[in-house]
Amino acid sequence: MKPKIEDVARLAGVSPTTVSRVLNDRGYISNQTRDKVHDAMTKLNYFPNDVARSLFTKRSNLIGIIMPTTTNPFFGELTFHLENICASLGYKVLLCNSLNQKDKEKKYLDMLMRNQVDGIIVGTHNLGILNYQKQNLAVVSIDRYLSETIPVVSSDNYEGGKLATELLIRKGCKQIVLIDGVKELEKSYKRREAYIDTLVREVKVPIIYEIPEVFNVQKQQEIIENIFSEHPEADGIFATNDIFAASYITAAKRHGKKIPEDVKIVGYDGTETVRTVLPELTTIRQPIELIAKEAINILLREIEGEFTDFPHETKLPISLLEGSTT
Amino acid sequence: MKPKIEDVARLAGVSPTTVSRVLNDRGYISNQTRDKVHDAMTKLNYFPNDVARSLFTKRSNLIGIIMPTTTNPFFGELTFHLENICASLGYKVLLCNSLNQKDKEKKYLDMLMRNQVDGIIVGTHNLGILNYQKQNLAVVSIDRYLSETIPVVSSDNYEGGKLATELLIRKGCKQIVLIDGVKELEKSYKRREAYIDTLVREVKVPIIYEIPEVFNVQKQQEIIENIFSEHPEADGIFATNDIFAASYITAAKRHGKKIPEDVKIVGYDGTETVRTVLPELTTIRQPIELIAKEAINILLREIEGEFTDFPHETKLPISLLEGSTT
DNA sequence: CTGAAAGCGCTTACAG
DNA sequence: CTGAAAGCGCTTACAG
Repeated sequence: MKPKIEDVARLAGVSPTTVSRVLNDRGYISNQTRDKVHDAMTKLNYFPNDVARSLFTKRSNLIGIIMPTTTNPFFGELTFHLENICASLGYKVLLCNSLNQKDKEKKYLDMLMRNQVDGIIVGTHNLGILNYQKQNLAVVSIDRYLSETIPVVSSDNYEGGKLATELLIRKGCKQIVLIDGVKELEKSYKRREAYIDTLVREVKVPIIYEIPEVFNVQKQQEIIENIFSEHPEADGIFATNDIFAASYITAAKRHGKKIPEDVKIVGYDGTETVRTVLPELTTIRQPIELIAKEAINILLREIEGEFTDFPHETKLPISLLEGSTT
Repeated sequence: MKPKIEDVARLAGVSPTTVSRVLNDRGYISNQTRDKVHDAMTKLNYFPNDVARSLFTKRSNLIGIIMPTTTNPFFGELTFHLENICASLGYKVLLCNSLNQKDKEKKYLDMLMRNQVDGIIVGTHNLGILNYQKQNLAVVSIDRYLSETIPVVSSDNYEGGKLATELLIRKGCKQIVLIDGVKELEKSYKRREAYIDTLVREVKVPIIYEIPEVFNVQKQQEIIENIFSEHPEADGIFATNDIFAASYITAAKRHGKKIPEDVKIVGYDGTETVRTVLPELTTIRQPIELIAKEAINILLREIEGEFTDFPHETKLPISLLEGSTT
């Protein structure tokens, strides 16, 4: 059996109270007692039971992270940073990959609540979460508008979309196509909005392809394929994530299009993986680590009960990485 | 305040015992009572506190997953599958990104023990874990030999290394270089062993470059750069992961080498991300989802106390994906 | 500086 | 079919 505080107390010849105090470095304890207790703990190979502790303190130090899937390099990298920062602050991470499926999100949310998480960071367009707002649960959203009261942290999507579109125009593209996710997701919307605004200002016509099931590779390829038959004249592509951009590049090569001579391409995200695997891709780089830091920063302030002065939107600066696809 | 069982009991006019029985569907309860309890639960928006439950049952239904980093597409994808399977079986995942750093691994391990995880899946060369074996904690390792008693699940690394090397030989490469991690990691070793065996059989000389800090991109690039000055004659590259392969490709292009004419390249892993972003890369594909399934399968058997008949090594079949880099 | 007692929110024998 | 009591392993007022 695992040793418990009582076992340590007995071996050290003190009360459980005293052991607990040593453990938490709380109140006055004589050095002699402290040493006795420490000795007993090492002898028994004791480590405290955080479940019991949480039950009493009502603080789990657990953060729930709900992402579509860590398979996607953006979310994989974001999850890494979130977890890493949490760990450095003494928080533990319960990971949830919802694949953006509503039923899964609901189940995960229930699970997180039952496990008494102190807060949740959401990277999905999870609306079920609104039902839990009344429990005044601390929540921060990455890149998605969920409600008036849930803070959103994101890259400056409008600026990113503007930069990407302007670059393509500057490079002489006449017909610029947007490859985007579906419109309901707020993040896509701002990038798209900037694309449309910028094109319209130049008296150009927006052409938008929507990829509904972001994590269905085949579907994605089918839709991209349509661009070549429906808009063979397209000479500029702004993809709202690098995976879309890469898929387009593959298809373009198959169609004998030269990059960047025949068609120029800009992606979005600029993850470490894509920068290593496809360094030639011009892309808008998100400050992923910074996004993670800000999100946790705000979440912790919510947890500490400062439901006051944090901003509803936090837009972090993006940067343009120019490769050879433009 | 969050409602508790007692609140539900009071509202339903029954005892806490009865509510607990309804909750767990345990023992006999009249339908009428069950309905009353359910009504009260919805009225109060009650959900059970798993922390309290765990304390009593001594089952947390928590699985700890220790990976180097989900930033890496292989581990990001593996983590996704592991978590997904866990969720479908009612287990929750505590995520740890250790970056292969010993001090972090030790801290994570402590944390997992304190949180009473039912089992741990390790994707790092975490040796500190051996100290916990006495606690007879359920552990499964992915790809790394940790001890005689810890089951290892991996792709068939030797076969993969053999396939890769043989392909390069068959394609006419005279001087084949291996880009590998450091030798201590068992996984690398088998792939390397196969590379060496296969070359020696053909009376060729192995040339091995070791990349010590796998997650330090710059260091990685420096070492790869050396290949061009030290072995300009190299016309075949077997990289033990796709990221190394991609880094080499980038460098080769910079050096004006044509692929596959001047140099042929085979990677390892074949993650979804790399297959999408760099589909031209020839690689050995690991059955990542299968690895996840097997690992959890074995872990659950350990947890259920069947410390009997599971194999120490489980090697899952790899497959060769031929792109245009060979 | 140290200890006895109560309680965190559950579940499970044990009675009835 | 239902309830009172004890206990999971901890922590924290409250005494002393």
